[in-house]
Amino acid sequence: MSATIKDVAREAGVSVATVSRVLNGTDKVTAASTLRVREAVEKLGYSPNFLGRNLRKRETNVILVIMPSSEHSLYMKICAGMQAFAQTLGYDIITASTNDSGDVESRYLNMLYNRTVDGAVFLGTSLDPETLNRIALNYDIAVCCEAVVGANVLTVNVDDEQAGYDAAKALIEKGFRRIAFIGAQDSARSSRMRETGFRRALEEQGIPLPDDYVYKNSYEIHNGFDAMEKFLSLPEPPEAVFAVSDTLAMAAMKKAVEHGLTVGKDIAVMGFDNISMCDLMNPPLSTVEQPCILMGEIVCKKLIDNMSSDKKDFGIYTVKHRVILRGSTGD
Amino acid sequence: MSATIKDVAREAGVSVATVSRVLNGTDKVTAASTLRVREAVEKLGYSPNFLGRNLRKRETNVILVIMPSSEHSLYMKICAGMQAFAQTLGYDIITASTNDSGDVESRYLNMLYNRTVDGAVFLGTSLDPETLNRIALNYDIAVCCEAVVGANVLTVNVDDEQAGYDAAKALIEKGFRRIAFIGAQDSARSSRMRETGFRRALEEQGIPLPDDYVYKNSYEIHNGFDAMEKFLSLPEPPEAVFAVSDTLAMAAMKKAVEHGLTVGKDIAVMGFDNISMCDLMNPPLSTVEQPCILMGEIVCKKLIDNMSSDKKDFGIYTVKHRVILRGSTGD
DNA sequence: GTGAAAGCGCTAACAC
DNA sequence: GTGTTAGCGCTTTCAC
Repeated sequence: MSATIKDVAREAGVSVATVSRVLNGTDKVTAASTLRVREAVEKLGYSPNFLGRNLRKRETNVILVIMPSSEHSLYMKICAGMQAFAQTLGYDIITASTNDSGDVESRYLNMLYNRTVDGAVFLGTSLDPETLNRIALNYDIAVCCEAVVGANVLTVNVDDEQAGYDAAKALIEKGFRRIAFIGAQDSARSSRMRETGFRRALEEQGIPLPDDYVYKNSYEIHNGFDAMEKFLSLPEPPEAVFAVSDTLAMAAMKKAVEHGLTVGKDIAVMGFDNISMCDLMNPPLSTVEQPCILMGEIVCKKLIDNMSSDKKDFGIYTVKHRVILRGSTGD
Repeated sequence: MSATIKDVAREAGVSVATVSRVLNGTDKVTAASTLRVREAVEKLGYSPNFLGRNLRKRETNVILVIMPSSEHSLYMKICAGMQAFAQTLGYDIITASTNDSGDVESRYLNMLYNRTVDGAVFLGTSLDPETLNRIALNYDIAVCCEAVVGANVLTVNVDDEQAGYDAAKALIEKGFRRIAFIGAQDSARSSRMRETGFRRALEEQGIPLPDDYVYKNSYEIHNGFDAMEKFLSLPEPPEAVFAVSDTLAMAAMKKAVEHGLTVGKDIAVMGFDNISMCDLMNPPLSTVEQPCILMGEIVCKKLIDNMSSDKKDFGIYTVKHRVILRGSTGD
């Protein structure tokens, strides 16, 4: 078994208190003792047991990111942003994927309850606002990307409604009038809000949105296929399609190509997120960028602030999205 | 502050031992006591502090996955596989990304040393075999995907050499003779082995591989662009290209299209991994599939076996790859 | 500047 | 079946 602080103390001929002081630099220790401790640590290959330390200090300096799916590169980028910031303050970021299962989410939530981690960030959650509020009372949590309506919890996201509006506006300005929408499940607030904004833009210009032009199901890829398949079977297929995620948009593109259409010419497609694959598509996919690195940094900073303060910030921080036009919309 | 086991004991009018027994089901407790404890737990909103429990039990039931990059969907699928298995045994999987930094890797490695986690799986590592061996002596670790030569550590991967061979063979059998190779850095053993296999297949058929047909740099996307750019500027450009990752292959495809070529007709492209985006490409990308879910399950099982055994299994487990032919090779 | 000792929250050995 | 208690490894007061 590995050495303990006691072993080091014995080896160095000092007390455990002194070893602790040397290791943490919390107090003045003579150069001689310091040296002896360092040598003992080296010799024994000692590494402090954090279970002991954390138990005593009642903190772990670890933040858990809970996400519905780990195969969404947007989430990963947010984590990267969090990590970049967390590192500067000595915090570690770990991640866990629930695979859209509430049960699994609860399992990981336990890590918060049982003090395995100091705080948690939800990149989308199946928890209802009341539960979230209750948790936020006793633990440090934050929500990123996917705001929860009615939850009074630290939140960082883009203005999804406005982003949906801007996406539609961009398509309208390119002269399209028959514009279709591919959304996720209505339970996903982000998707719903983007739809709301999308509809607002169309209404503003007096452009109708037939029910046939709206396909909503989930973020799973095949829905992009199904949506486009349905759109293209209409007597009057759309000239442009806006999807609430890049992967849905890519699937839609693919299906359009299978139908012999040239994307960017015969039909325009716009996605959401700006994942790195957008540039690799043929043509490259137009999209609405979420500044994920920045979002990660902000949510991490605010959460850590909260952890060390007794007056919690439950604010909602909105960061700027950006419409990016590429070949898939004829640019 | 949250309630402790003491609070529950007081509230229920029993000893802490009894509370512990009820919570862990380790011993017989009367129905009456059980009920009282459960009620007290409920009333106080008690959740056991795992720092205390883990310190005492000297285990955390958490496995850490350390990966160089979190933006590789292959890694995420392996994690999914691990999680699926781990869950059945009451283990949690958490992940950490080093962003290819040895320093960050060390930071996370500390979680192993300081007992924050029971074991670690490396999805690629910058550690040398000696270090790895030394760690394996005292801690439970495993390597997945990216074997480390000379490391005597539990390892799960595909036969990269054979996979490279099979990929080349498939291209040769389709009649191509001018076949180029896009690899990662030579320090990545998987890339190197795939190259070795690739070369073996060509040699076997007496097909030459000019130096110009080999481009090696890193897994970053732009190298796919650069590679294809270079290939297409040759007096005799290749008829087919094999890349050691799907993203590199996708970037290469993209560049070929920019040069006015039709992928699958004017030039064939084959990737590696079979990430879900392959199917969304136009044309869909041929590739060599790694059974990542299976790999995750195996590595997780073997690692947990090791954790509860004093005779460690440091074996190398090789799982079957599979060549998948799609439109990008004219299929 | 240093050591002794208390105690973080929990489990498990032991006694009853 | 239940309570008492030692102790997991650490930090931190309090004396000196």
